[in-house]
Amino acid sequence: MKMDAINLKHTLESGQVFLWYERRGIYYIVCSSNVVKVESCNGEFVYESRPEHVDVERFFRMDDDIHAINSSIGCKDALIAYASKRFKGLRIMRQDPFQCLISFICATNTNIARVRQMLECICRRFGGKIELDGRTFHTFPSVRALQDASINDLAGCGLGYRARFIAQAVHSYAEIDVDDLVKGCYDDVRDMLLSIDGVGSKVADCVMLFSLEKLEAFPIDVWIGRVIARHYRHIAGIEDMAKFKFTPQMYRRVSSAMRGYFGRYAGYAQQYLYCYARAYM
DNA sequence: GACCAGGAGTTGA
DNA sequence: TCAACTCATGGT
Repeated sequence: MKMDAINLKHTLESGQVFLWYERRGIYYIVCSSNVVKVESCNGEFVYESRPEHVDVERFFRMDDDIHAINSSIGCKDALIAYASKRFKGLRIMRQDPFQCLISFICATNTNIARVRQMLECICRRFGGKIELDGRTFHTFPSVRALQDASINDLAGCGLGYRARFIAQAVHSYAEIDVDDLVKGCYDDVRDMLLSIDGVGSKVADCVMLFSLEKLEAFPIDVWIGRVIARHYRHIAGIEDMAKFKFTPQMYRRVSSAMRGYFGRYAGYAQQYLYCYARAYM
């Protein structure tokens, strides 16, 4: 399959997914209980997965009309026009909701390198094991496997105070019908996610964008906060951004304003801007 | 040793 | 409703 429309480096290094490994241009990605192997070979998108079949094209959201998305958001202003060209080929991925939820609870108040360490440890202790290309991969544990883990077990993975949140979130997730999360509208799903302990506005937006089909979700972390403070104050409707800290209400207002500005694909805009901020700010 | 990192919960006014 | 505080941890 042609893959001129997808850039693996931009996609995987954009902080949306944490459990991936690159070796000589080949990417191995932990996708729930499987490992997906992907590479760009002479402009072709080559992939396989173990131990089960993974719909890799679905995983990379190749069903998205990326040209329509880019023209929809790219016309809004010069910055997003630049960022969407600079990071051309960046795709939002369709992750497993459980793995995504746990990942972004781990991602609170820490950096990507450490999130990766935490998740790798969780996989080593509670996940499965897969051999591929002479290398061992530990896959992401099932809901059941993490339900059996104690807070102390989890804390042993360097989660810190997050161990308690993860333990509670695992049990909350087990009670939820994921179909409701996929099919529900943004506001309803947001409220459902916010009822999970350890999930605030930002984590809810990430989970919705990266695993629950809500491409309008616009997560605001410190990097996106900087972009807004510098380039989108007029959109966000905030005069004094000297102290850029969000109360829940403020987050809601600003995120909503950004969704209104960029439209139904605001999540893609957010991801381009995140990469821009990481590279240049 | 302070500061930062894809934040969220609790508390007191 | 909101600011201030606290929560673990590792890198810089």
